[in-house]
Amino acid sequence: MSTARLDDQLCFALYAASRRLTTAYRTTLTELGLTYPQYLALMVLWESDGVTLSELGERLSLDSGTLSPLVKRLQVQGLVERRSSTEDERRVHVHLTDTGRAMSAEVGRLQQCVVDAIDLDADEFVALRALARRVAHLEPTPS
Amino acid sequence: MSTARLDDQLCFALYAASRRLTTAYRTTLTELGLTYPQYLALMVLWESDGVTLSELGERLSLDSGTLSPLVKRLQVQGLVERRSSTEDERRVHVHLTDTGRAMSAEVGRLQQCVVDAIDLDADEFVALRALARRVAHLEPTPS
DNA sequence: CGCAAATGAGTTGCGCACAACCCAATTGCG
DNA sequence: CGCAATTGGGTTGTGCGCAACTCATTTGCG
Repeated sequence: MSTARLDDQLCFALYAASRRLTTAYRTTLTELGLTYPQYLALMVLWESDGVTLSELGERLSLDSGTLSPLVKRLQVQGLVERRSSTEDERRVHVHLTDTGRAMSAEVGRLQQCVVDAIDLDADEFVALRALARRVAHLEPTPS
Repeated sequence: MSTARLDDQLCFALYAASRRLTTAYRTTLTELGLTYPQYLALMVLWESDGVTLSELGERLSLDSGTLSPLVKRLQVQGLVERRSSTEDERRVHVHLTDTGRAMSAEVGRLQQCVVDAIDLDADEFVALRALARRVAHLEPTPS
């Protein structure tokens, strides 16, 4: 019997591709003082300013153990504020500051990083994104 | 102007898909006492026992800062041995122990995790893997 | 040969991911 | 109302990823 080979694995292809694209962003993001997950969090806020931490986590598939310190670092950078909800003291709403909102103007440069980096035509790009989304949104396997 | 939306981003789709598949493996890997990157390293060794650390890193696109401690943990688990090369004292060859070699028999269960988890037909699986590999193997952008 | 440059591996530090906790605020059932 | 269960957020600990560094070995050029 032949052992399964690394390069046959879908999981490794996705893992390597994800890291490769993150690397493509890194230079520009570092200039902005951001990490890649911080950038993703800001994208959610540019769309939906004032979401709660748990809503942010739902959007990014990240739990409080990851997001709590991440948002705190964005706060230290002066990009967001935390405001605890008045109707439910447990909830924390994350609001962009003017600085954080202004940073969305730099996004064009970031998109260009990927366009420059990848060698896919428009159809392939769309197909890859659609298939990856399918995998990303799978329900947890009912064990 | 419309800000770029998170769900339009290829990078986020790949990032989320990769984490989703890793999660699919997690339960079974945890039973085996392995992490996902440790499992990938073992796959390389099942194919190419005795590779050096840098060859292993080339295969997985990981540097010594990640691999050195990872392989040390595999060694502590008794799955691999390190032997420094006789013709070049700098090189460290990583060899499977019998225990480490035997673990490849469990792989079938792991592959089944993905098959169970994902909802892609054979054509989609192959297409996604091929496109992801294309992205993974991109040359560094010449800045 | 002698020595500077390159190479392979390791360490340190930081920021994710994620499991396993904790605690306070809220909900809802009796 | 009273209290147990739930919920939202936070902390701690482990293991990546990766940059930046160190160090010993080896290479190669004069």
